[in-house]
Amino acid sequence: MKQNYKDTIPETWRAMSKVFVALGDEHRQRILLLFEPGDRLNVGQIAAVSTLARSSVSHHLKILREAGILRAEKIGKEVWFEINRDWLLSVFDNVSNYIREST
Amino acid sequence: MKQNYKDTIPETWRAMSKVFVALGDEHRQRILLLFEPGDRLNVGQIAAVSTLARSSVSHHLKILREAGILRAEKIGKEVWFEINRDWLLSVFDNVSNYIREST
DNA sequence: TTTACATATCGATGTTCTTCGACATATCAT
DNA sequence: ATGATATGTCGAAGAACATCGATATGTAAA
Repeated sequence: MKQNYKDTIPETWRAMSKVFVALGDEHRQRILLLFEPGDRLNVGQIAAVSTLARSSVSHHLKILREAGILRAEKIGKEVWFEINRDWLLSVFDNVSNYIREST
Repeated sequence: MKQNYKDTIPETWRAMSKVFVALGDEHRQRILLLFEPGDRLNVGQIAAVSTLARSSVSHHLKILREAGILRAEKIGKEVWFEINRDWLLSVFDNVSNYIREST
């Protein structure tokens, strides 16, 4: 076994932490699954189909954004979200490779 | 946008939920990163290098096991854990494919 | 500049998760 | 049987998270 329990967690995994936490919540999964290829959705659209209050949706969107899963752009009064698709895929690639090579 | 917020979450994602939750915790990441290729570790070995109490380690191992990330086999007094490596890789593959094709 | 609208933040409350030590169970050796 | 060892489970205490309505901020239209 490795003896690195107290060591720094590999950078690959540190970036993953927030992604894993974000994707572990069912509401946040549902939000992510709303997106079709190329979609940009604003908070109102997402809140409209959600079962949660607007402020709760906002909270979950913040977590998804801070995890890097969504990118947000404010245009006028609205904030448009889109999936950070390629980055998200590369993150899963990295973790797959780490598991393949080091475990 | 899709209109499926209240629908059933795809099976791919339901299986992932527990994996994401399990890997979102730093202690559980550290446990996973202890394993070298082919390693089988018992609870005592893991608890010995951990900063947590034995019962807390047991708790985290249960979560990792129930997520499918670790497999456990009891031999005599000891319980040996190993990474469910191929299954874990296939899970990441599935999610990558889903993101590639449907978002 | 007033009003209306979209979104974010705040503060309170309830819920879930983490952690621990104590105890229970299971297995082996004496 | 008794004692020693490995692990799991329980219950309590505290920490972290989710949720909501109310309020604040920022933007555009009237």
